[in-house]
Amino acid sequence: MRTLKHSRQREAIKEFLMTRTDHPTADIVYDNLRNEFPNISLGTVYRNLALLSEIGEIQKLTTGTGADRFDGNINPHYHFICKECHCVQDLKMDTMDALTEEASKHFDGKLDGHLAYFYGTCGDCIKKS
Amino acid sequence: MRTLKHSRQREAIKEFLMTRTDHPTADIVYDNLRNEFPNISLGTVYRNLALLSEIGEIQKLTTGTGADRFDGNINPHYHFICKECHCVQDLKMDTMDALTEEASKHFDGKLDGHLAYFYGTCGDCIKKS
DNA sequence: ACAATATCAGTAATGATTTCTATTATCGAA
DNA sequence: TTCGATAATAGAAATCATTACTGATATTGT
Repeated sequence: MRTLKHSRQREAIKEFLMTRTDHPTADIVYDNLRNEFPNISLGTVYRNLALLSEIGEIQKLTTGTGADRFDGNINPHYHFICKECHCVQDLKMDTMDALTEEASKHFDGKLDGHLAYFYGTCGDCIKKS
Repeated sequence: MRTLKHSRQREAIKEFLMTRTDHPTADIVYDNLRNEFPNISLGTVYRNLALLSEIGEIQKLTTGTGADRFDGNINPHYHFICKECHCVQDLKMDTMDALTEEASKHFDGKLDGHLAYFYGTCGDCIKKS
């Protein structure tokens, strides 16, 4: 069987994500990890981000523009994507389970959950314009 | 100013999407269009799919696994993605505007709308297992 | 300490999408 | 109906994000 061995790189990747709320890309994680691990490889970052999101310790966000982003916060929540500056923000709502349940009524398979991406203009970009 | 000129290829791409409910990828559109346009270029397909979704005549779906998919149905609806066979199905719900409104209450920018992707196992895959 | 093997760094390869360039098609105006 | 401006094309090359490969290193149970 495949056992999971500890890795300092993987631990550091997860710790880094926990300190951020801006949903960084693999590239940004890589740049920051190089302080602690000057020789870390981008492949290692990608491999561990994929592993961590597979086992549910982080969340992968596919926004549709640019690279995937990663979120260290795995509490259920939605995301907002600004169409001007492309920033990504958390959006807490307590109706998520209800929506999955409602959707299940109209569906003949089995629903496990859902993701939602809200789009619009963020507060900062509104001020600037 | 940039004016839009008619193109038989673009028209055919849109017409093809209207005949399908399975949300094909650019590659699949390309393969099918070659019947009518033996020399059509994949670049042309991508360019027109991007243009059509920019002007709101089709919808682009970024599923997180594999290539983007495209939907000729622009009536508001959600999508379901099967985690077994990766098929994509429409999921009609009449609470979409209400969810955007609800989310707006907790957000300091301006929300235009949202996309949601439900995941789980489709009816066919349940039968097979 | 040793053996088994998961993980690594570094690099090459892949897949999806975009960009570039010279040619062709569209369309309003003459 | 032709002309000129330019949007759109085919085909190919380039880019971007991500994954796979390879030989070396780190981790863990015994």
